[in-house]
Amino acid sequence: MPKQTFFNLPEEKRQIIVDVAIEEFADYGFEAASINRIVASSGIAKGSFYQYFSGKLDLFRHLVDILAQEKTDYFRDKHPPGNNLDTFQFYRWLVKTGFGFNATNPRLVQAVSRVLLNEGLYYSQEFAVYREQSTTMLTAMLQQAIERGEVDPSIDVELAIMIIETWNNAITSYFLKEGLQQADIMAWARAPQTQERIEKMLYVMEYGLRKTESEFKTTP
Amino acid sequence: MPKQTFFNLPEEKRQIIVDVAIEEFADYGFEAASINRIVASSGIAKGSFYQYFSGKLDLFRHLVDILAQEKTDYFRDKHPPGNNLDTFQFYRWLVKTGFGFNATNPRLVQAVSRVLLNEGLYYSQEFAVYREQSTTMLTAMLQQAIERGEVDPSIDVELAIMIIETWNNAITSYFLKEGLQQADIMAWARAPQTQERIEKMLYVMEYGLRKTESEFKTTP
Amino acid sequence: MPKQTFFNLPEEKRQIIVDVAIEEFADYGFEAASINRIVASSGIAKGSFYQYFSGKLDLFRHLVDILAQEKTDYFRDKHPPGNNLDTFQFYRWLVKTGFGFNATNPRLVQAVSRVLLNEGLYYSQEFAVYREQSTTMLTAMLQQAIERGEVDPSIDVELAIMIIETWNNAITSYFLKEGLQQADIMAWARAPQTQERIEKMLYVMEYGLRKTESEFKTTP
Amino acid sequence: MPKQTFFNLPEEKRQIIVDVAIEEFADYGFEAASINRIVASSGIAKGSFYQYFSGKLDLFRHLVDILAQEKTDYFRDKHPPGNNLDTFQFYRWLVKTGFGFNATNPRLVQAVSRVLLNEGLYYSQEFAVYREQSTTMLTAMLQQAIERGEVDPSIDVELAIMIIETWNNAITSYFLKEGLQQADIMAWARAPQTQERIEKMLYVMEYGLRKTESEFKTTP
DNA sequence: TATGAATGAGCTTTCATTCAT
DNA sequence: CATGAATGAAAGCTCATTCAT
Repeated sequence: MPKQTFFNLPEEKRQIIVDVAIEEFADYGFEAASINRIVASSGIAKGSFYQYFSGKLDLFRHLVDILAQEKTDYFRDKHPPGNNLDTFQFYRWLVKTGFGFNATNPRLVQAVSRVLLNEGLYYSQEFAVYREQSTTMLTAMLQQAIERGEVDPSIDVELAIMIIETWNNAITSYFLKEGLQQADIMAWARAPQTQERIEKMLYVMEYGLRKTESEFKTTP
Repeated sequence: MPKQTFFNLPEEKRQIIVDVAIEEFADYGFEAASINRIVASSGIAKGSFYQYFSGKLDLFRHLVDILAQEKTDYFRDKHPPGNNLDTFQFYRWLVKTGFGFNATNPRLVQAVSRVLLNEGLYYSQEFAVYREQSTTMLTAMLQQAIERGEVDPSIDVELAIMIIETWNNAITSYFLKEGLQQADIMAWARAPQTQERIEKMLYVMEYGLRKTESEFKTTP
Repeated sequence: MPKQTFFNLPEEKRQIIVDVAIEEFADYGFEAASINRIVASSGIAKGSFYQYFSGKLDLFRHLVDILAQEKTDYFRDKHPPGNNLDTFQFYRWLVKTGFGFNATNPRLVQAVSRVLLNEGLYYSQEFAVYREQSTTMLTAMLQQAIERGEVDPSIDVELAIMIIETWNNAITSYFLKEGLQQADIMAWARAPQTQERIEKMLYVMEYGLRKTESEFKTTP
Repeated sequence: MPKQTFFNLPEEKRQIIVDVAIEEFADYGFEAASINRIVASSGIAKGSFYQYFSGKLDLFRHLVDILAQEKTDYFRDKHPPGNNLDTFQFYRWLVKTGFGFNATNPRLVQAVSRVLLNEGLYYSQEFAVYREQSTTMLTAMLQQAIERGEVDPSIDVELAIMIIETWNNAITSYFLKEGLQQADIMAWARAPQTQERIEKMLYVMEYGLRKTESEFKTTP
């Protein structure tokens, strides 16, 4: 976590540092990101950086926190279209809304995803807490689906969650890879064809998971 | 490609260098891998390294070539269980055999996967050739499945391949994450529970793809 | 241009670095000059060097700038002996005064001359600006001489300038070769015999150029 | 001097090594020339090189010897146009013939000149012998001119020789700088305009030296 | 609290030369 | 005599971090 000195900074200055850091991590990943470049681009003193953050990891953690916060804020205003959604409808809404969020701040998403998913930090002890959040939510969702009778109760929950996570990451990766070549990421994200592709990917997952017959049960 | 000098080396020495390199790339990825550490661990002079390889990328490419070669050798002895397999049965056999291969040299798989999949080199021009191989094979497989009537002809082929590739990578990732923590990785890979999980993941994909109704067709 | 950090250094430290660099370039030329040796002799850290300069070329450019500045300062106090000098008299004064300047900082002159004249950088894009200065001045001087009737108007101006530049460089080279072997270089430079030799060299050039008959005109 | 092993080599192999070395020194000068590149381009073993030559300097010396030999051979067939040439006519013939020689093997001339003239080795102890040759010849020529009454006997011989050498080097440099940009060096060297420029330069020197009045005499 | 100079280990790569075979 | 692998010093340059002011 950044030191108190960082939060005492004027909003504007703080924003510059964060923006520059986002660009750096998005462009270079964690290992290759350079504090030297960041302080140079931010226009802050080298020493100041170490008065704000304990190091590179601390700065990156801050970006993760920002992403989590922004995502929470974004979702606070959104509501599922109706009360009678089954779990898969709800999940579909969840992913598509998340996709919409990605389009609002693609560079931040890219920076964090690149490091967490691609450099393996996602599974490190360091960020286990973020993963747990996601796992907890998904587990709850799946439990509810089982209670509602939408999913066979004998399902291998742990595996199902892994599958869902895989899909989430795949969709995010898809978004980042394709989207970055677009001049207008936002327009691309909202385009009907993009939406359609996302839907198709979700359907494949849904029908796979719905098929909850003998093969997809826990070993007796 | 390594220089001739490298291939002139005694088998044993060559093996040491390759083994050390595998560990290095597996532990650090491409960017953070250090030639200094590699030569120190290999017990060769720094200058010697550059008589064997033109640089870090050259060394890594060699690992990729080794992996490709070993995979080819491994598959040469394996045969699908029967002649009448449908596409999904064949694909399931393919993935499971590949999974078996991964267990024979997990660190090599990890080294290459980490760099190609996670550092994005997989999509770079440099390794486009490897990706094309895979894509070509999958496309042919899918075309055949369509001709056989196993898959709806109106399917969005490009998307389907992306989904299959996602699954391949997901299964490889699963293997690396879980498998590497096992003391006896071969035993773990052959264990019924492990096999069952792989099968389940494949069934999810299969039933997802089989569902080739209106939602999963190309836009008219 | 050196970075601001360099100019923020205490005068004394800056002087040490410059002096060491002069010795290095004078002794080894540009290519063979070693940053390692420079930082070792200067007593600064390697990293510090790159906080002062962007690289070897940047450091060398700084020496060129210093030379230009010192030369300007030196000439500011000197004045041609009289108002009615003809062009050749003026040029003679110019060269002799320049010669006097060389004696004030012979190693700096040597360092810069060696690199610019001998390693061909003088004709590189990098230092084209310095050469243009000189060329412009000489051209103006020659035009004036033609207007005054001191030089045949049909002269091949471009060639004449090349000849004058050759003489300038030759005299500088002479100075460096002979002068640097003298214990008291200033005394040597001021000695009547030295002055006389310079004068003779200039006369040879002058009478050669004055002879502006048929052979030395532009081709009709 | 190269070792005997070198001269035992088949003519063809020897020629390849020499040709490659010429290109290397012409392109990079002495310091930056790379034995590594030379042996690679020559197709000889690294160790073999050190059985032929004691080192880089030895190889370069061999090029100088070849140049001297080829120049001698070239001049053996040429004869001054008439017996009654005065010294300046003879010198003009000398320079123009030398210029003609340069055009026959420009890369060799460039390689040697670059190192000797530009990297200062010309004035080093190492190559003093070559310089003495030239000096001896010029001194004899000048003595003869004095005896013939073409040059004032009170002339400062040492200075005159320096001037002549300066011109020689200047003309060679001119040849190398301009000529290298020409697609066809030989054609350029033989072009009337080139010849004319050379003549003009020589006239400037000649008329300068002829002017043997009071100013150009040794100090009394 | 802000600053930015200082640091030395580290990076990848090239070098001329040696020497065992 | 030929070979080419081995070598370690040296090259230019970047790094994250410290610390005195």
